Amino acid sequence: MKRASHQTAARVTIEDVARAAGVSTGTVSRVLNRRAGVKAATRHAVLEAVSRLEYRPDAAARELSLRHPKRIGFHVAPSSTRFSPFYTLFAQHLSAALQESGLRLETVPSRPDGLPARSADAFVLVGLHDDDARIGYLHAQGIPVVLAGHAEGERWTRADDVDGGRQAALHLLRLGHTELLHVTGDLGGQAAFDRFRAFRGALQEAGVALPDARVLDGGFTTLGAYRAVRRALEGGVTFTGVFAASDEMACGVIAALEDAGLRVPGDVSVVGFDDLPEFGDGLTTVRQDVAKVAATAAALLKESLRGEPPRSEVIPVQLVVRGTTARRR
Amino acid sequence: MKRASHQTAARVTIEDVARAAGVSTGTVSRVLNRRAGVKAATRHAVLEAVSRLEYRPDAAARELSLRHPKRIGFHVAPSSTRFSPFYTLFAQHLSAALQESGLRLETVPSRPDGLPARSADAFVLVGLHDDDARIGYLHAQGIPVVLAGHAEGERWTRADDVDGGRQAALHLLRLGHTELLHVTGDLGGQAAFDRFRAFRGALQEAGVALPDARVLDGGFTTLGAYRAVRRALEGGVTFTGVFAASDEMACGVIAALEDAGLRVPGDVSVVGFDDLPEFGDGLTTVRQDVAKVAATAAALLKESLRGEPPRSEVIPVQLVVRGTTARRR
DNA sequence: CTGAAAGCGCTTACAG
DNA sequence: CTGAAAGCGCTTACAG
Repeated sequence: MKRASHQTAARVTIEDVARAAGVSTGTVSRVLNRRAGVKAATRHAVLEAVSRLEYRPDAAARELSLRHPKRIGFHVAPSSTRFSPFYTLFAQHLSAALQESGLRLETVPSRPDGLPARSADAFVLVGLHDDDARIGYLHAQGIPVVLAGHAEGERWTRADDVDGGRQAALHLLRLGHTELLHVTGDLGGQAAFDRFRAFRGALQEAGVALPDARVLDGGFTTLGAYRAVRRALEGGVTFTGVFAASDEMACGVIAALEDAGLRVPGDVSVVGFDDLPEFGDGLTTVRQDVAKVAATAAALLKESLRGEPPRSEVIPVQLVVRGTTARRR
Repeated sequence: MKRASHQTAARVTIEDVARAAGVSTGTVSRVLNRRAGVKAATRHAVLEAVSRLEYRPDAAARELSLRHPKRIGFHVAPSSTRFSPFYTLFAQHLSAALQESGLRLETVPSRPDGLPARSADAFVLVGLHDDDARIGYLHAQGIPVVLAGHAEGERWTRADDVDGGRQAALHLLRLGHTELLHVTGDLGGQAAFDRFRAFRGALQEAGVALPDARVLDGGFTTLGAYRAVRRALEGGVTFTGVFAASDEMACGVIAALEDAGLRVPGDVSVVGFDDLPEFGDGLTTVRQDVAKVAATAAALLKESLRGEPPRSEVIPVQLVVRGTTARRR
């Protein structure tokens, strides 16, 4: 039975936990901060009390006693569109998750050479590409790094772009589409590339070709996708199904189709990626759990600050079928 | 002479200020929080010490002693595009400014009826339109409100959209353009409407007409602007100068012009609004000082929390002439 | 009008 | 391995 947690309800403090577990507050603190040298039995007692009382440390108190707040740098590759809805959303979730632990997220701009212009106690890197120079640069300074992407031996998390691309392909194939078009983001970036590769791979397995003329660069923008599709249409390219590597691009694709007199999903089926409600609410798309990716990144960040060994985690995606895909006529 | 302020430099505390001013820390706190009942002379001594030592209160300590952090709700009208770069940037600046004072900015979603879905200790409302229902709704609950926009008798701040629209017009007129096109955002919103009205007003004063056919709704999106202009061009509308109510739309305008074989600024001059570096870096535009608007909003928010009387402030804008405008040939 | 002191909720040497 | 206590930088009754 849960008490209604009013804004004004007396909050559970570390002292409550200590009392409940029959130990001192210092010990509770040690357990919570994973310091070595606590007997397993006491640790368990503490952890049990923590979860029973639903204790959540006060960020301000923590920050104050730590002397200075840890600052987490948020850096997006200059080749990526800094204001993409996905990054914005990701940063919002991440900031909220970090705030709970007394960590501050700071957006750091790029230097002319593309590296972060300021320092921080740890970094989250987004808009990752292979051989991303930022990783080595930060490592050289001994600054912990967490990637929204992936790289061997690093700390990273990402949505399952590979499975997402595959699911989009399978869905379209199941509906009988074989003349497929793919609108990509920046293929130099991991997200776009992984989606593309998995999409094409799944088609190949099914014996369906994806000629170069049907792979269009939409640059992860609505207008980019619109122009690319419109040009393709004018150039005589034909297709009955489209996979766009983001919902914004799916929007552009649909607009281009409509402007050309084609109907969605009557004439052409369209699948997006991300599942951002503000982009076409009837869109069939691959949902990625931004909040979960952000929460995982926050956890990795905290581990990195404690010097724990690197690990990585792939967050599952899910195909959400709505109104922009239909069986081929 | 300023000391290099290392991350590790001993920070100036309220105690240092108290000592320097020859008073107790309690008194310094009273002055800083504008509590009544401090002798003018002592107040001045404290303020002098504060600025001489460049004292900046520690947000965490403040939050801790205040018992619970104040939460500021950030709400954008559902009719506005939540992920517009401008809002994102504004929220970033605002969040940073508030954090310094131990205030937390929380993005709050909309209910189906468009009102904020959660409560907070105070609200910042963006995407304002006339007779905005959110204002009365929050007032009725006694929640302080600050507007990024304007309304009689309220606390508000905004960039000088009116002067911005005028400047865009004057610039184009000075270059000899008289066949002008305006691409608007959502005219139901104040920002778009004020810019439009001022632009048209300035033209009228100069005896230059702006027929309805040359006022296009771009919906504050790149693609919206692109399609609107392209359609106008196909419909035979002619013009040599364009004012787009945002840089994103200016981008779309330029793309549409180029796709139609027109050159910028050779054939057509284009002026944007905002001055976001990521949108066309050679763009002639009206710069608004987002950081300043955000800082002002933060100040108003703090005043509202202290129950001070409402006031409002217009932040000046500035025309930045770059490569997308030229003299009419 | 202002000072001395308690308290906010944590962390971490310091003992033991 | 763990407790008692000091300290982080503020605010605010409580006295005077």
